[in-house]
Amino acid sequence: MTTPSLPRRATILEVARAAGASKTSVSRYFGGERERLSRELQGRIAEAARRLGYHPNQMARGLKGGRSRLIGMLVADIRNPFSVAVMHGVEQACREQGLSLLVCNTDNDPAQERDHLALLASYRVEGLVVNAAGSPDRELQGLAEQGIPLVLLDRELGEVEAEVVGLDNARAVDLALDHLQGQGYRELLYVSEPPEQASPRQARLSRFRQGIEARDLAGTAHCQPLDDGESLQRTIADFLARPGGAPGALLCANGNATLAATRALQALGARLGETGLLGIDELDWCALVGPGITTLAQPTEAIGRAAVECLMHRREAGDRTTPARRVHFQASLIPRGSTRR
Amino acid sequence: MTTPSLPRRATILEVARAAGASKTSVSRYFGGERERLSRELQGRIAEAARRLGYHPNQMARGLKGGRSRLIGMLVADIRNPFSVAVMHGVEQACREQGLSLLVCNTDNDPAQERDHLALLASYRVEGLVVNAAGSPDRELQGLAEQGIPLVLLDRELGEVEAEVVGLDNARAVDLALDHLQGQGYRELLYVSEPPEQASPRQARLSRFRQGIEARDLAGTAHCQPLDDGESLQRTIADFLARPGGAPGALLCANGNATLAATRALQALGARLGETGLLGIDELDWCALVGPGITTLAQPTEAIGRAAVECLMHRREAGDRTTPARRVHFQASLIPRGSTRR
DNA sequence: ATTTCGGATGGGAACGTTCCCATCCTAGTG
DNA sequence: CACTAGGATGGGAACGTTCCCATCCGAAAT
Repeated sequence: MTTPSLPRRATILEVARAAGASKTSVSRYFGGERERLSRELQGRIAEAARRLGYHPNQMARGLKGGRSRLIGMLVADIRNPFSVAVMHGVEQACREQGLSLLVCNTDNDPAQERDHLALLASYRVEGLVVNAAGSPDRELQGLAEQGIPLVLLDRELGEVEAEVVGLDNARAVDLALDHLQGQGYRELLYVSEPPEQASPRQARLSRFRQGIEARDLAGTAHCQPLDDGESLQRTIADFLARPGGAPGALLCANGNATLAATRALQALGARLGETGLLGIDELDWCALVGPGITTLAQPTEAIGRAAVECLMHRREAGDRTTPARRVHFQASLIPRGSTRR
Repeated sequence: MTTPSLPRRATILEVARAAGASKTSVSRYFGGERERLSRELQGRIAEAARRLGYHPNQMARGLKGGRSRLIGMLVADIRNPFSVAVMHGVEQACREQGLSLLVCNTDNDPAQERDHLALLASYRVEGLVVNAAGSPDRELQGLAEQGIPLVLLDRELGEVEAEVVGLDNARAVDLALDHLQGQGYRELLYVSEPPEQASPRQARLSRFRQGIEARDLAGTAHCQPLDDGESLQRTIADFLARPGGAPGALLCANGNATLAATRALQALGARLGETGLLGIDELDWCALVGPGITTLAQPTEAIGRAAVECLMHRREAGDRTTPARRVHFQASLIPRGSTRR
């Protein structure tokens, strides 16, 4: 029996001994200062480390140097494909920088947001990408003051010193309205989840209101939770049965809304195109339903990468000198049958 | 100016001093041993901690006690809704246990799998949920030997001492075949990505082959990368044009395959139902396409939770005494129009 | 009154790193 | 040849915890 009962992980000291070197040298070897070591010593250390199966303990590392090599990300809803897509961008950018990503999903629950924020802080993350539903302003404020670089996804936060990365919501809604108008739709129904707080939902909604005004279109907004299709379906039924009969279209504020609206339209037996449908956020299946659903695609990967970029930028550029930046991306329209009459 | 230039985070010692207590007591307070402290002392510590904005440093914690409170998860493809759903289950279970989740996406790249595995190990995760595309057997072996509890999602691994949680693939395929046969389809086309390695794809494919044999059905399998629909579309075109004209159906091995197959069918102008379509994995949009796509739903949340349960179980039950368990879940059929003739 | 016990508290040694300072050596310089 | 510069290496003190041992005290038992 050669297997020890509990093969503790090798430490830097053991490697040092095995290699006939000092722990300092081993530390240098693994800490990216190899070139300071003689070829020969490098060889001995590599050999010993390999033999002992040594991997540096990040916990200890993080403790001493304050470098956790960790980026935290707060995701409001991990099952939202948009969030995941952005997360994918964040993750890739992190990897390129040699960082790891600690992801916390909050299921849109403010209490969890608070908890997870505290948690991420306790791991001494070197940066934080926040996509929150609620308004953990106080907590974020605190973290920002502790010098943790912060990036807010898609969401401005009055007081907090943080970068903001997201879609240019106003232009996106304009794009949508122009397209719908161009296709001859005259009455619009805007479908959104409740736009509480400073979320992009608010920006989109208010631009919608401005937009129909400016374009001389008719429009109403349905802003209710989408949990049960009930309420939405009723609203849409009313919309379909409205008097006058000018061509009408639905504009959905995000992927969830598009999904719910599509379900409702189908349940009501409406024909896509005849009744227009345009969704913000491109999804796998939009091309497959009926004649295809027209969408406004966000550059999700780019948004994610930009977030990490901001983080790094801020960390290097001496924390608090530069004012917070705002990076806005443009959506692109993917026209399909659902807005062709 | 009251703001210090760099407000370092408070340490346990500072809290102790401020509260007129010892660091041991503060440690106890935050380490879940509050009841050992007198009411009065608890109050003082709480007050001091609040005032100083103290949060325990998990890095230091993890270092001393070996308790990182971290669970690692390796995800083969984070943009796959199935993986995300499982992840959501894992995440919830973790939270209930007071654990955090360190997620690594590998984009199906074996090299990244290796890297990320090493990374997770270096954070001294207390457990590992692995959903890998490749075969990082050696690495996993190593981790298992170091006593890190391991759960493999959906994937058996010969030598490694690890729990396995996943779908009962054989029964799932049986269920699918029974349904298709019952609906009168006689010739089947199985659509899958290449079933390399020990993935569930293999189990499903081989059961498919056994199954058509046993049921006296005709069937072929298309196992190619789905990147470009090209090849799949050709295969499907041939399938639709096959001589004899017995009713035929497609069986898709997973969500990606279902998506690709649906695209191809639509491009070819096939009518769903007339040509059957059944997909493993339930997706948001399956009810919306054409007459609805019949699917086999996996209990994703349950799978995720079970994974964490196994982890905890193993950690408590003195690591290596009990043999690895295998937990298999049953899929449930959701019949829709795509398998109604 | 003495002993014993147990609950509340505190001191200090780890944990595995990094990093500031040596120290040692070799080669270049005057 | 004495002196120095600088590259290679190593020793040891942090980093912020946890946890093993005290220590201290009042109450119960003798």
